Amino acid sequence: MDGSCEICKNDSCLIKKNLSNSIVANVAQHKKVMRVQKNRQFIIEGTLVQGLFFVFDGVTKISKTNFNGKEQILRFSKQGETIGYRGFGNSKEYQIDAFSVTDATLCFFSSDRLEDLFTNVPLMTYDFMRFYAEELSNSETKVQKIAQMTVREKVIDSLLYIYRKFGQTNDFLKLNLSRKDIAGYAGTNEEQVIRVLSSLEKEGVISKKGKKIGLLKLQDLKAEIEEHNYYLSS
DNA sequence: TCATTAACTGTCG
DNA sequence: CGACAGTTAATGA
Repeated sequence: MDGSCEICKNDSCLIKKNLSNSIVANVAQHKKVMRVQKNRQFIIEGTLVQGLFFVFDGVTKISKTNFNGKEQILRFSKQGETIGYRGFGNSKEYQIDAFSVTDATLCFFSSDRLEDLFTNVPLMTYDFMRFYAEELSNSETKVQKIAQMTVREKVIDSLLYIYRKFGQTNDFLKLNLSRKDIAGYAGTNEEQVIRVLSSLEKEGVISKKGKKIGLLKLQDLKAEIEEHNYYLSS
């Protein structure tokens, strides 16, 4: 409940990982912990960067609105992950919108305190650098996927992404997204997602129950986009 | 239970 | 394939 770094179990959190360093521990004392209800926006693109958010628990989505007013979801973030990092440093404004997808607890670190860490704690700074590099690579891959895959492939790719990141229990994906959010991530619209999901269900490779989706034949789903993955990674 | 939202279907450009 | 209209199912006040 209190959300302090000491009791936090997210070992992948870049702050938590470096908590043994006294400078980090001191800054962690001054973080702000906030609870947000589901579907609340907590970062608005274009507003002044005041710091970074870390997800303590819950799921959030990071998106950009393009010129048509259409929402492109860049990624979903879960516990331990950092949000708002691209606005950190050279650019003064956030480059993305961020919303909670479920009820969530967020840890907020102000920019000036983080600056202090980056200049004084090389190990943590190195962790951040690796994180940035990874994210850059992911976003480049995503741009290619959206440009080159068919709608059906993009929906399958999105389902596999949710599966990889959030897992599945009792034959249903742990994270339940609206069709609209799946569309936003896949880079298509809600109706197309519904159509692809219906076909996949008919083919017996997935199951549906309300908004819950279960992946039944993982190999078949993977096989269908494998060709494209191969191309993208070459 | 009723009203609102989300899921789904058909059609057209 | 995306946009729009219309219908049905689910949700929640």
